[in-house]
Amino acid sequence: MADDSRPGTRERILDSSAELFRRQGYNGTGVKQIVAAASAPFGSVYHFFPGGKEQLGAEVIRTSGAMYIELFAHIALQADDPLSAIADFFDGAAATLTETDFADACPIATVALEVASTSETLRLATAEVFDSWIDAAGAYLQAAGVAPGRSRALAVSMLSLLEGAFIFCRAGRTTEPLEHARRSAVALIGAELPARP
Amino acid sequence: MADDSRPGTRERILDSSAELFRRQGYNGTGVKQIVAAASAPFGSVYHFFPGGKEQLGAEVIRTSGAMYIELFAHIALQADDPLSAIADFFDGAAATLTETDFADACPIATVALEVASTSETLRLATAEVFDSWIDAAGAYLQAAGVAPGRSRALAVSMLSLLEGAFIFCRAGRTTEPLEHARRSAVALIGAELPARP
DNA sequence: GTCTATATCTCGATAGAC
DNA sequence: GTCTATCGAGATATAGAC
Repeated sequence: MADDSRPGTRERILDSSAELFRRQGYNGTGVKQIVAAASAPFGSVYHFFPGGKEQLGAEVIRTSGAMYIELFAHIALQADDPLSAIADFFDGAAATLTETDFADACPIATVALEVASTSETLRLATAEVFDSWIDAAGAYLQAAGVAPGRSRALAVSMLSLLEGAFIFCRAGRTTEPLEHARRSAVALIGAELPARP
Repeated sequence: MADDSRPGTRERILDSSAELFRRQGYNGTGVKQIVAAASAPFGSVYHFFPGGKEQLGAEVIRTSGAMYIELFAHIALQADDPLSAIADFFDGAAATLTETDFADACPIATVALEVASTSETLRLATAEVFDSWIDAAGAYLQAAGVAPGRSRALAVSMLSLLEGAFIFCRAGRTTEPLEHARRSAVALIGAELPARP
């Protein structure tokens, strides 16, 4: 009888790849390192991903992107109001950074910058994910009361603050930039929210 | 008689490396590619940089970082006021992005994310550069009238907006995020500047 | 100092036994 | 589907002729 509690080989490869790409980037991670981390045979990568490393990368980008939206949704559900939800998300990101010794920030930013000018397939995958984030954040802000014509611009600015702060945090091994970014994001969005009762 | 107008081998290696690291990252750029772009013999890299690729990387990070500060200083000198200087810098970054087919954004961000958890030597170089940027931007904002206790936080937020927008611009091949980030940066800083006559 | 040839290693990918 | 052996190409780095 099979051990259904243990993820299948394909899923383990996906999970290990996501973690390694997030921390070391795409070019800095070898297929051999991936299969070692996943405790999978080398050939399985090419069995499950006939397109090789690039196909694996594209799939990791998309699944990681979807998971990150769900993480925000999860935090937003528990918050009292939209501004607190945003602050909580920034705080959660800072906590993750500290817990992982500043390894885990954005799941796809490193890869996005690496492939932007070198792999059209992977660039498109990152573009789609970022678009989905901006759409989701924009819809969330609009539901919170931001004017429809301003929601997308604010979503982009909020996510830019997050992504930019991630770079400084990882380089300097400090969560201070994320705290400044959080405060600015809240100020920026708070200024375009209808006054609360 | 030597041709003094042509940069020396060492400088050509540094310049080519800076351009390639900026566009493809550190791991995505090979030493062979660098010497080919610099029209330099392979051995020269190890002659001028005995520490190999890592020493070359560290030097590129520091010189690129210093040049980027000078670029901002140059733009700031020509602007009428601080808020225009900031807007001009964002606009210039967008123009560079368009001119280079979305290849040239931040000179060190890709490398910074790649090496943050894999090379302490290079991570420290990126941290020093980012610190110098934050210090310079903070001093500039303070001179413009921002309260001393707020200048660093605003500098970090402004640079985060820039860096984050760069990621989205390169991934999506559009300068739209940079325009939203510019507007947000101006709003954020304008709100903490003393009213103008 | 310049340049080439090469050593050594690791990469992504494939073939084929089981 | 699992796993190993191996391929050819590319990587970084070094040795040594000029």
